[in-house]
Amino acid sequence: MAENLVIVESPAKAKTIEKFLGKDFSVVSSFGHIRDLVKNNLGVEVEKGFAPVYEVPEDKKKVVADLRKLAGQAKTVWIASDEDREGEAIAWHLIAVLGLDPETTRRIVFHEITKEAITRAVESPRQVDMNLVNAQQARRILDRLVGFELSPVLWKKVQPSLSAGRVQSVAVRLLVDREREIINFTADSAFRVTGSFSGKNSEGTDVQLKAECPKKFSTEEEARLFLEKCDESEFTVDNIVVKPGTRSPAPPFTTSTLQQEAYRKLGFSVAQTMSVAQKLYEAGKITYMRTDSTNLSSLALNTAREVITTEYGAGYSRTRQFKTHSRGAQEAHEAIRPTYFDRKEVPGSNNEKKLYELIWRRAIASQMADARTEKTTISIGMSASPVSFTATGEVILFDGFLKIYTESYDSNTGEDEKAILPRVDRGMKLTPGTITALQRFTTPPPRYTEASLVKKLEELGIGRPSTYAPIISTIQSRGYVSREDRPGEKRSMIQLTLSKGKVSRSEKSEIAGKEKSKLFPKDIGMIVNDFLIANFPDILDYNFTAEVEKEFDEIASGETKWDKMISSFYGPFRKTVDESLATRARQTGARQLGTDPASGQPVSVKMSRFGPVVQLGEASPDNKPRFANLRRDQLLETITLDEALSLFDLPRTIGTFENDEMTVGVGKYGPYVRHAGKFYSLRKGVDDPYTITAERAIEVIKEKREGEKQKVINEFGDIKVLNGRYGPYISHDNTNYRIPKGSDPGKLTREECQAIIEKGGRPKSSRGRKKK
DNA sequence: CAGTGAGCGAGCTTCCGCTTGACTT
Repeated sequence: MAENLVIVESPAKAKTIEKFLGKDFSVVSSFGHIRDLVKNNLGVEVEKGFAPVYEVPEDKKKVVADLRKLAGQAKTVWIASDEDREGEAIAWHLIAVLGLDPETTRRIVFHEITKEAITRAVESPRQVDMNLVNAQQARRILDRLVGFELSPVLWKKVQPSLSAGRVQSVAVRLLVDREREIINFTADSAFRVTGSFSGKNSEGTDVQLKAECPKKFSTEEEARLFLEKCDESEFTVDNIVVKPGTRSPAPPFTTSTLQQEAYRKLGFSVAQTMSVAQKLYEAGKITYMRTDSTNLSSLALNTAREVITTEYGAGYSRTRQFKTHSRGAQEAHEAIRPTYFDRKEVPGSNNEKKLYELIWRRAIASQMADARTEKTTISIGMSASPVSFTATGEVILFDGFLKIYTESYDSNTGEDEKAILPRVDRGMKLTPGTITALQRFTTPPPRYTEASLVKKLEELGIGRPSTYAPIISTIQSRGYVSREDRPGEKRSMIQLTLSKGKVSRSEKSEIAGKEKSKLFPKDIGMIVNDFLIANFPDILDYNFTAEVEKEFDEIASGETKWDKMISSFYGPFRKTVDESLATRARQTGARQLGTDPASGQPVSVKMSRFGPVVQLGEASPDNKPRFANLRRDQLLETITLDEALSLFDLPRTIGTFENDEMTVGVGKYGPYVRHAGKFYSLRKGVDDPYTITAERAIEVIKEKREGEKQKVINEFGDIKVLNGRYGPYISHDNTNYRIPKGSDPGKLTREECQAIIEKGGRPKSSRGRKKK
């Protein structure tokens, strides 16, 4: 039995550290927090000075029992949880729950996982810092009070099972505010003039170049006048400016930047990035993936330098330490980097390989030299107008870090390809080729993606690396927002072309408003958001977290007592809660749209128990109103009378097939064709229930029948061997059974299936068991 | 699997941050 027991937060970390410490030390993990506020009620005794009521959650009981046993056998217990608020609290909870002696239990911290850092930490143990622990308790209690007092208000005033909290409610607000900016946006247009020019330079070479006019023309008339001026004009190279520039690499990844780049470069969702990164971490290939620090250990800096020098030469190496500047950063870990820089690739799944390579490139690039560029701007003057054209080009003189990494950006306004410009001389005459003026529309601010929302939250200091992915998932599972695509709409643009002394007019078209995998606020999210802002503006303020963080810092430094801080928050807060409960009406987002011209009945929209609906007619003892669901892409706030009325056009009958009627409608699972009592889903983005023809509907039915045939591998009466999403399985009596490894599903006999059902094939799931 | 849309009332829902699996039809 080892004399020393070291407790860390993560099992993967425990494994690494054990190697450094030798056999007198046994290193185990607490798997994060081991104790929390009770689950089923407030868990804070408000009357007793906000005393927290803690318990060990069910799924941590075994961890605690194991730790208690090990601690009892050890001579000295060392607690090496992270050096931040949460880590300090974990240490304190461990001492309390394991019944350790606070005097003799040694609290240690290390900033990097190296033998030196760990040895140094062991040489300078301290005791638990109660101020820091109290800052964590204040954070925990405040979040519980806000969440568990606000949510019930929503259950009464909006809908059951909704939730509100310091973090999630502000995340939803960001999306709702942005959506309203988009709703209120009106596109403006202006004409952008570009032209191609040719000439002969002093070396006698023919050169061609494209240039753009920095001045935009707001009307077609102005653009036309300008093109006419161009026609009368002579063009001369007025000026050539060559400017040297540098570009520097981005810092190595934090959780937030990793999520952003993995989304942009690899198309990973935030959750997917974290789960792939977790695998790499557990396999020892990368450092910890939940971090807000851009710091690299001195060991990392040294090995990166070696790798860069051998691979690319000393000129490409430049050792840098990046300062973390995100708000509220706690920096308990290093930046995310490869454990061993000399491994450019790792074995594993495709996604693991891709994410690893991205991490490797980013970390290595961060230790590489700046790129040196040369930017050239040529201005072309006109004899008939004071306006000029400019051509810009950029050449990379030394690639530096660009050799292996270029950061991506969210905006799709992306700068134009910067080409290399041909050699021209000042005063050189240019002959215009074609000059065009194209109408360009301004675009509304972009909707958030999962990754850009994380970026924004981090900027505001809201949420932590361990919670970004869960936040995104919570606001979606509550129905506040949803990740969707939009096909966009065709829009035409006017183009004027000056060619051979004549201006001609044509129309071009572009797709505007196309969206792919963006976060859209839903009606319920907007209703909840508006209600919360009206009643709890302080908590919904974008700066609320930053302000309470300041107070938590004061608690951590001993300037403020935690219960005083909580008490001064809770008093006014609780009063507002009670007032809203007493005075506020139920929120349904109801809007009157007008009257139906056909029936003269009033048309309105509102949030019903089952989602947003349009209602035709008032409810009265002798009139039952008609209802129709809004479509996914419609909002209570913006739907028009015509759009609402057309929702009553479904379901509609479109013809007959095999002597049965076909009707189309939109159901719980989207648009469908119903035929002979069976439902066939319409293809997303292909078929529209309002316009689909009988011919196409018959195709849909036949396609589905074909698919069903492939689904059935074998059938023995009530026992079926089927192909499912997770591979072949056996279905019997509404229950599914796993097929043991090594058997060929196509060759299973009835007897073999029977045997699997009876013994080995433990039921994997049954349809009736779906949770409510 | 492709409905429902009123109202009653019991009993339930809910927060944020720290960590991994279990399990998927």
